[in-house]
Amino acid sequence: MAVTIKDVAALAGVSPSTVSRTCKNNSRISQETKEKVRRAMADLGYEPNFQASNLASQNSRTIGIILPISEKETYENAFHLELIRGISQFCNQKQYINTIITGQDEEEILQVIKTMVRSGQADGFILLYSRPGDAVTDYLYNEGLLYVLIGKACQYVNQTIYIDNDNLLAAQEATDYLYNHGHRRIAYLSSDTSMTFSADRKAGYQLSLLQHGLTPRPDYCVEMSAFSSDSADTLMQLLTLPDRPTAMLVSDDILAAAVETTCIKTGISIPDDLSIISFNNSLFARLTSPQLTSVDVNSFQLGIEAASQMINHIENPNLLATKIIVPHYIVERESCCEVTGK
Amino acid sequence: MAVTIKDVAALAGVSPSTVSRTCKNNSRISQETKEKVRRAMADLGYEPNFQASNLASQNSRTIGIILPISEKETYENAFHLELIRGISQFCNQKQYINTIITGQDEEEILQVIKTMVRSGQADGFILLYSRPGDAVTDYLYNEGLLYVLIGKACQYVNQTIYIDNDNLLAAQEATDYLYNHGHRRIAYLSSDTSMTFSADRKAGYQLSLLQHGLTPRPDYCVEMSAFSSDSADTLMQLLTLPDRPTAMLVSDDILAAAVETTCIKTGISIPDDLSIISFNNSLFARLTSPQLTSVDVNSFQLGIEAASQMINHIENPNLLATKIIVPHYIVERESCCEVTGK
DNA sequence: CATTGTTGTGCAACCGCTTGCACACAATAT
DNA sequence: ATATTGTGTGCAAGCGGTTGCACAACAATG
Repeated sequence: MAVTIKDVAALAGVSPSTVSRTCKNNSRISQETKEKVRRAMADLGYEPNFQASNLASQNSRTIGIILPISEKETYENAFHLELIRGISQFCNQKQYINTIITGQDEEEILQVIKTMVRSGQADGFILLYSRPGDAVTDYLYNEGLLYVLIGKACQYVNQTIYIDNDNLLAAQEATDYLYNHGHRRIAYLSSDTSMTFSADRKAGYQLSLLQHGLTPRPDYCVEMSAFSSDSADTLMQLLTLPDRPTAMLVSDDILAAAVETTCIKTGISIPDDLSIISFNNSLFARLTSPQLTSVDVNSFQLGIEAASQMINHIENPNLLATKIIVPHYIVERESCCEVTGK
Repeated sequence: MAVTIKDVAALAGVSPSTVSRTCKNNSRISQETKEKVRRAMADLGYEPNFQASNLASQNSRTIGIILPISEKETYENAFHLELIRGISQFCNQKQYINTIITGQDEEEILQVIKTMVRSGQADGFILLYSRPGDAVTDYLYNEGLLYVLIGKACQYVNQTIYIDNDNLLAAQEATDYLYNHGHRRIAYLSSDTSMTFSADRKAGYQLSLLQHGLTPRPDYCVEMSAFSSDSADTLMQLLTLPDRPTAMLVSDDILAAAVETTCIKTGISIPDDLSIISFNNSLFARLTSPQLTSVDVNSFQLGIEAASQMINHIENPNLLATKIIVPHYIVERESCCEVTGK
């Protein structure tokens, strides 16, 4: 059916091994032979069989992409989709395959991964998250498997490859931004502090405050879901304090959108009563009103880099664990203003 | 390194072929032998090598997932992510691999697909969209390749497998819903009528109007991007007509969110001045204010069904092209009210 | 002119699993 | 007793590549 290496060899008048070596651009094949072979390959539209090539060379050219477990809604975070697109784009170019791994709970995901590993289905895994104490990460590490994290590693830091933004700096800059707009009572709101990025952003936030001679207040750091019904209460509690914050750094556009919704309902005006700056610069930042000033973290690029690192390490097993930092930038919109009145 | 079929065979005291047949639950192997073999497999933690098995049986157990080309922003549509999650979930269970295919333009995607086909990298493809005149669909069809569409087929209808909602009915019901709230001047807004689902929704909308004795007005059917700058103008033009619509069916939550933003900016109150009902019941439906009444299309389920059909057809090549309709339901929120005033 | 080296190509043995076919053995029929 | 049918298992030839090694051809060296 399909054209095989033998067909090419026959047409070019050489042996299959020569064709194989030509594909790999082996230096021991003469230039003229290579050209002859390449012509034959082109004529026949030859493409090496993926399975056969993988079997013979004992790899899979496949990368597993592991989605985080989270509340149902967070799955809808298009941030992940952008990561996936970045990874896929790169994989497509490099003739790698990628496969999404998802499940209801850690156990289910772990099962899938174990099976994949045992059956040689994947050469490595990209985790679209980083979280301390994550069973999946532990497993991969302990088995000595290749994996890269999107988000800063929080354990085995020096032995793990990861791609991240400088979340600390980003949060610091964002907080500075609010400070420079005159805000002094700045809160930090996050949806899931168990995630490393969120902890980093919190640290950056605190650092910025300290550098400006402000004392971080514990009651200004709030964790809440964008979806649970008592989030609104938690939020209102914060916003009705006698010395309520005038600005707030929010760990994610989605959460920020939820905050906006609550504020609008309760007559708190944004940005007049409350300035908001959030992260990801997703569609939410543009399609809520007021539009959100947001830190763009270049999610597509994060995906590309992750795939690039992964493939690089698959093909060069002895590389050291590198860390890649992808730049961020603040996109100014309508949700921040100079502090008013008080 | 890894445990192979020979190891199992040795431990169980049988030949490799017996092990292989046991895995496939071949009826010619006796029950007792099977149990002996299974015990050995369990003891060793054996898992058949994916590449080897695929090579020998001439398949790939891999499904390509093709993302639509669209304006950059639409990539962020979490609807796709839900589809992907559904597909992955099912693939993970069935020990299939899935790989995302994406690219800047049709040509790039087509290249990737062609390479994948020639190298035997995929057994079939799931397209996360359906659009008339799509080059990718044409290619797949003409080459006689296996593919399933998410969205109603618009060509080769009887030969193609597709998973869809009853978009016509859904739109009809949604329009009925507005009609029953007293609305008579109802508009239809869509982001991309080239997509089949959008055309269907438009048809359902028109049908509903007709059934209620209303004449669909061309100037009430508007196509606009959620992001382009002149969309706002287009929208305002519609909303400032002397006989402006009092309600509107919108093809997507994202677009509806954009409409809300514009309305809020221009002092049009939702739902008092304008009722909105949209599609997808995404996070946008919940996190904009007012929250959107939206038609939930069960995107995760769409993905599951697509994968299920795909695998079914891979394993049973002579099956007829089936069509699966996934149910929808309206989620009532705040963006609709009884018609007021005039 | 034999010896050593270099360069380019082919042979054949894998990689780990699948499967058509042969065959051994037991059960039934003639 | 022999032929016939099943039933259960193993042999070995694939699947389509990769790669260590042998070797042929030719150049360079002594």
